Amino acid sequence: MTDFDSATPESNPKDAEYLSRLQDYYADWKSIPSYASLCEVFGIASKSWVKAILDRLEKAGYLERTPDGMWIPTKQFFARPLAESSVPAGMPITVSATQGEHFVIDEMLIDTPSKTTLIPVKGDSMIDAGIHDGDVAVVEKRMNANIGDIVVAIVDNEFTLKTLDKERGQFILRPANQAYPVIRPQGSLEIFGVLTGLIRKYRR
Amino acid sequence: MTDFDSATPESNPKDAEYLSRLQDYYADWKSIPSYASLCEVFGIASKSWVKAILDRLEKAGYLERTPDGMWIPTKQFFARPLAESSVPAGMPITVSATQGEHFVIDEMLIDTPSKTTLIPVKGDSMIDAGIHDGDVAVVEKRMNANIGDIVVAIVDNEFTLKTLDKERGQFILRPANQAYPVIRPQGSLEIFGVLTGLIRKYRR
DNA sequence: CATCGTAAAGAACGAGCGTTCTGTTGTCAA
DNA sequence: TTGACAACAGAACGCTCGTTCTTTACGATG
Repeated sequence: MTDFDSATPESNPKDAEYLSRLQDYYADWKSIPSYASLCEVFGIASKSWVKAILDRLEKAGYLERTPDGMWIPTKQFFARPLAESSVPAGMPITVSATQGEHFVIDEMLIDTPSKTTLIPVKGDSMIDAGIHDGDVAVVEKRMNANIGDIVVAIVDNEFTLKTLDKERGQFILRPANQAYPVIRPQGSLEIFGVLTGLIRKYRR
Repeated sequence: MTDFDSATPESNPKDAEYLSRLQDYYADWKSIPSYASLCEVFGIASKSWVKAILDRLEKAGYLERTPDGMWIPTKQFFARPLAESSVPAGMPITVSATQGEHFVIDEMLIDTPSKTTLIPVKGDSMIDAGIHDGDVAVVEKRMNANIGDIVVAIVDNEFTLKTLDKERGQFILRPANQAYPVIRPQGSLEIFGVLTGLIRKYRR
């Protein structure tokens, strides 16, 4: 009667659990399976109740349906909680650390997908800038850069990640490691792109 | 009879066209629809032929099937080679760009979304490990860790990002900065999670 | 002109799917 | 004790899906 659906999205702990199960499943399989399969995923025996759950997640903005009726995730589905208090902070922390704003990592790091590439970092010539061997550089392809930018330049037919600087009117490429020499290219300097982000994955 | 399927994946221009149509569709809808819908996507009238195409794309490594028989994309489905012209000789970099907008990076850094939190890093106590002030730590919440892991621990009601180590049978938290002291917690050590990734965004 | 292979169309079918409806259980308030 | 409601379980049904099989169109080959 009172046509308010009181089903709360994340205030409801059960639905939060179902959502996280679905998120983990999707991370594995990149698809949302049938209601029958979701029964196993959720630990539930009733298809109709699974549908009720997904309907609520849709209302809460975590799922959508295609014109064909297929369930698909939304941006909110992929968003990760951002802990409120930074690692070490001066404030005492309440356990509700996961109660903050959400965001999607890709959107944070990539403004223009068509111009952005990921390049694995090789070597430790930029280690003093906190860029390690094995890190992945997020690079926005363009030909101009500003002094102080970390750029991907092409020197002697090789990619090089260095800080762009100027010395006596000449552009130079400065490594962040005293063991490496400053590169002073004769003639023109070909810039491939500018470093806009960095990704590191720790082995587990 | 000769049971070799000669169907070539990308050497076949038709299949390449079908693949890119499917990639575009997936970028829009994040799902692979039914054969009937794919008929429209491909501009084809026959379901059986659509199945034949997907079977070939599977054999070529672009698609997989779940145990339930659902089609799902593979990593190769998302991969994109860098333009030949800009690849310098002698350096066989396999650069892959972000073709779809979502979860290329997300997927790389996050295995279990439900247990993963993002925490902004404050301070420079881990700077020798290449973790800077303002970086965002990707943390997988769990209570146990191994020696050598970089962990988020709770010390005196504060989050702390340190390397977990052991000294004379006692767990200690080691900073990566000589200006900071080693933390030797008396009694138990509460671990919030383990660092599994790091994100840095450069101002533009 | 016959044959063959490729690329597709189309029909036929049973299994499984999503949907709806009704039934069951547990909890809590009155 | 009763009633109400939330949280499921289970059945029933029509329709769509994936699969398989047969047929067609057509260019190349010989």
